[in-house]
Amino acid sequence: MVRMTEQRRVIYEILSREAWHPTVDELFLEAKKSLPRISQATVYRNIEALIQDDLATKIVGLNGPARFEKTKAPHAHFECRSCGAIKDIFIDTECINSIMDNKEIQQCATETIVVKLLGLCQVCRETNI
Amino acid sequence: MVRMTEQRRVIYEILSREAWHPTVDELFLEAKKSLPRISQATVYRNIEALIQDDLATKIVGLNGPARFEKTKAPHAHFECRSCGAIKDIFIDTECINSIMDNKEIQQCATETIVVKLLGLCQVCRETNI
DNA sequence: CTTGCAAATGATAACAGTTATCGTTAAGGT
DNA sequence: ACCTTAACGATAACTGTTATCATTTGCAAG
Repeated sequence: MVRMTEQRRVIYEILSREAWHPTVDELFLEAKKSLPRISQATVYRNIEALIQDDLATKIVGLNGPARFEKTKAPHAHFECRSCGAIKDIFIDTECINSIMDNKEIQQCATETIVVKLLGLCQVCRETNI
Repeated sequence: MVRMTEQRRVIYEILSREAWHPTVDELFLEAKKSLPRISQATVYRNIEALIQDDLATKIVGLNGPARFEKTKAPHAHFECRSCGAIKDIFIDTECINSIMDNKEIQQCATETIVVKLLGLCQVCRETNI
């Protein structure tokens, strides 16, 4: 049976911060502030459990470690191809619906749609020139 | 200066097969059939070079190794959340355009849009029940 | 030709991110 | 208070990828 432990509660609370798409390392460092003895393995385990319960979502980028976010209403992600930062983009539900209105997609038993925009974030545009 | 070597030519030829989204391992095993002495490092190097030349595209899944495809007209991918298999989905250009018609996206200097559908492929649906 | 040079290769070590293992801790029920 | 068992912390093992380096290859100038 699954317990809502202090560790999981803390990880979920960190994940719930706005505009925050932390990696496991970032979650770990944040969690240590309130739970100094927490292990990185615990972060991996609990983020996985939160995903199973559909409270968290995994975001994979082209490079680097996975990022995570609190599960929320469907939206898109802008991913910086240089630093990997993620920014939420709220796109019109109409757009999603029009994509899903496709015979091939419906035949495939699609459960989730992921829309990602790739480019250079403003920070990298300003520093990398 | 960059040479179009025999190894790169073979890797690109393998990548060009229809409905084929191989991993580095799969490319390596295929390439060995015509170049028995090829090294896995060469596959990594050449796939990277093909990506730089925009002849190949990297596809990252939720788990497992990256997959690759020959660069072609914009399309979507169906990804099986169980086996990681990729299937090309040809969606209406209208849908892409309607997503890109978004102030936030345009401000972000978006270069590429990736649309992914997640679900269980037919093989996994039939075997994993 | 053959010599010289730069780029690419093959082999393999190193690295990063993640998952598995295992002995210990602690929460919740009886 | 005790018992059971899920979860924990520490760390080893594993997987996918990148870096290193000595060797080979292909082109070009002599």
